[in-house]
Amino acid sequence: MLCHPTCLRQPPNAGRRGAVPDRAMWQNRAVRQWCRAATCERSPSGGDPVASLRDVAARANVSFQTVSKVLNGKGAVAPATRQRIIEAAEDIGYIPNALARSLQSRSSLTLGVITVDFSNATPALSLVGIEREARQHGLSVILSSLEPDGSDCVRYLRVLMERRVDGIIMNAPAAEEDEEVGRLLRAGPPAVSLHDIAGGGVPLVTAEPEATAALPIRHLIALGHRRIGVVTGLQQRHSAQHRTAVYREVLAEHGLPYDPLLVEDGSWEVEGGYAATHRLLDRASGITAIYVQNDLMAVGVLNALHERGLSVPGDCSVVGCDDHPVAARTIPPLTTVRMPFADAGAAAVRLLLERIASTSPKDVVLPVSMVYRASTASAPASRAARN
Amino acid sequence: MLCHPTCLRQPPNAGRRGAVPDRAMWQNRAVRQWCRAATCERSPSGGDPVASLRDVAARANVSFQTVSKVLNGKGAVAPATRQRIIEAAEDIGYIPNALARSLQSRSSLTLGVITVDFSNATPALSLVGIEREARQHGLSVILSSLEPDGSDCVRYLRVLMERRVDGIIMNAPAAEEDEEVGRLLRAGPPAVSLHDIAGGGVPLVTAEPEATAALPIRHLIALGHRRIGVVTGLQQRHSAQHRTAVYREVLAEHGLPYDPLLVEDGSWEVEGGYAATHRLLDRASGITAIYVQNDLMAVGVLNALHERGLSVPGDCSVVGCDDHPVAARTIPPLTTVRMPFADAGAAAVRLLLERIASTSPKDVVLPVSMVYRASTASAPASRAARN
DNA sequence: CTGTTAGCGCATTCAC
DNA sequence: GTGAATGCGCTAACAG
Repeated sequence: MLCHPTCLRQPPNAGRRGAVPDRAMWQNRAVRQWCRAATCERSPSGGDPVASLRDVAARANVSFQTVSKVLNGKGAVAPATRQRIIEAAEDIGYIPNALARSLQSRSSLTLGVITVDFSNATPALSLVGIEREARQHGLSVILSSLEPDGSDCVRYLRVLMERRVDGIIMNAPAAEEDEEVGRLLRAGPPAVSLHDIAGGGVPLVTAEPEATAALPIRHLIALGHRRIGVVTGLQQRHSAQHRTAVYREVLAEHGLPYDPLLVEDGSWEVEGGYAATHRLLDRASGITAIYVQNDLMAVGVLNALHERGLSVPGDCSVVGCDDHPVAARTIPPLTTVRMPFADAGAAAVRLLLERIASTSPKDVVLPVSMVYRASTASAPASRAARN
Repeated sequence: MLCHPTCLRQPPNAGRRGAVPDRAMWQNRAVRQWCRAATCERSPSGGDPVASLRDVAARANVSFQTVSKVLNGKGAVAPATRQRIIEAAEDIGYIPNALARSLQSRSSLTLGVITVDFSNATPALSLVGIEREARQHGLSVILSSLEPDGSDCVRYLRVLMERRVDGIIMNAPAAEEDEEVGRLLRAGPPAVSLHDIAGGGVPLVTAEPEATAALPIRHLIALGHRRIGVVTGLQQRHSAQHRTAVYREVLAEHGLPYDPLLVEDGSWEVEGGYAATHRLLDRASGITAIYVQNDLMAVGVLNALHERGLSVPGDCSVVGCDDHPVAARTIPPLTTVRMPFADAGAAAVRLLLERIASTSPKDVVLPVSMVYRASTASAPASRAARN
């Protein structure tokens, strides 16, 4: 029931192909021949004339509607005719035109994704999850990636609407405050998002926001750390803001003071983490642990610490976030929070399918978990690390 | 002239929108209202009835053909009529149907990409480059990513053909030996590839294959290293094979022997690099440098070396490949070869556009360059590292 | 069982 | 200047 409406007549996960035996038969050969429609004399101007239903019909001496029936396994057709048609389709190298089909069926079997630049592993993982899940439901993915400033999101939304996508998945933190985007997503085709949408009204897939920050902070506090530095992601982003807020709350829960001097923006990037760490240690003393809001920045943090001759975790513990593939082999291997990026992508597709099925589904919250490795240890006896 | 045929009437980089003033005028408002076609009484069964040219026409008291003209800035239309039509389009929230347009124009302004799983940064970078360049040419990207085994590439090709993409970009090393894929790409819609295609006949975009391996090896030899270990990518891949072959050649050029014991498969992954290094050092002695065929594996290599108490570059130098974002902040920062992934993606799109313009264009070869950082140094005086 | 009639939404050609 | 006719390739409903 998670399947796209127009898929419903077919077995799940079969997409559009393979479901109908006849179709499976002819398409294997057909696919090898793109425009070998030699029997197709009508060649409108320049472009490759690709075989159409009519061409198949002509070759099989039937009307093209009958061909349509056979190739879609719909109405009843005489076995002999059916056979002729299938052979004709194979011979001619017929490949159905999804555009025309969509025009008629009012469903493009296509899903639009608007994503933050995915050079970084984490959005890429979500995208991989989306694409895989979509594919398994027989949906194609149209990809639009945003420039860092997140402007022209509205333009891409429009393109997706023009292409009549059946649904939209947003993975664009840069657009989370854009009211116009919010309006469009509420008024346009069904949508779900991996990040907040201004004005709400769009189903969300998130990873336990509280735990994501609370787990690592509690871990550090349990190890005896009292002055915990924070290297944040872009501070405009809700997720970064929220994680920092949770950091404050957990500190408060344990009766620890909040010191704004301990918080620095690392902008999600390796170099940002590196620079933020130096700034942090230059101006604040007594830091024995650093909470880094993603693993990429943590790589920079480890490097900066190393440059300063501080050992990890001896002098300073480090906790990351994401469980990026490199986290397992940094020096030392990074204690971090495992985030379910690929799962979130897949969940988003399923949620979108529910949304398309006209219900107004509930948000999905995915669990996160700690991965304990070697970058964290008890706070050093002397409470002030040398820095 | 690098622009897609159907773009030619419009200024480059304008895509389909913004080129025609009139169009720019009405689409701003129109985009805010998806199915607000309240004036549209015909509601065929269930789906959202979206406003069409006819609806706009009805509201403006003209024929829909005239609306088409105005909205595309084609034929001459009376200013008053034009104005009425534009307002009607705005009011009604008209959004053109790209499917119908493509059906008619025989060009979907769409480009299919078949890519290896892009969880890793390098294929993701190429994809980002492709998407950005495509977008700037007004083309949408349909994304299909392959499972690691690279099977069912043929299936995805077929889907792209059904969707009548204007061209295909392959970034699928896993399919480089697949004859069927080669045949399809030669017979089907215009295609270019970032990796070899079985049987050739498809324009290629590559990064100087010789230099990619020769540069780092020469660097190490110049530093006095004579026993240079190699951690390769998946050895089935042409690129891995070729880099290893070049390694041999450069060795030979310098009169150094080739020792197969010095070569280990790291399968492109962090953990692979880690494991390969341990295997290498367990069985071969005297290694003072390791050539790693990508930076991700190099992270694992550095970790393994560190585990064994070997200092980098004191005991053992390490050279990577790619200039992955983390390479600048590994411990120590990694000397590596900078690969132009994003550029390659962009170049592939431009090459594809040439290819579509019916010429049979030449392959593109992009330059690579060394990035010298701290992981390489002169070979230690005692020729055998302790391991 | 098969072919006919009717669109889907749009662009193009040609009358008026 | 404008609209009527035609067709893109396909699916759906009904007629024969």
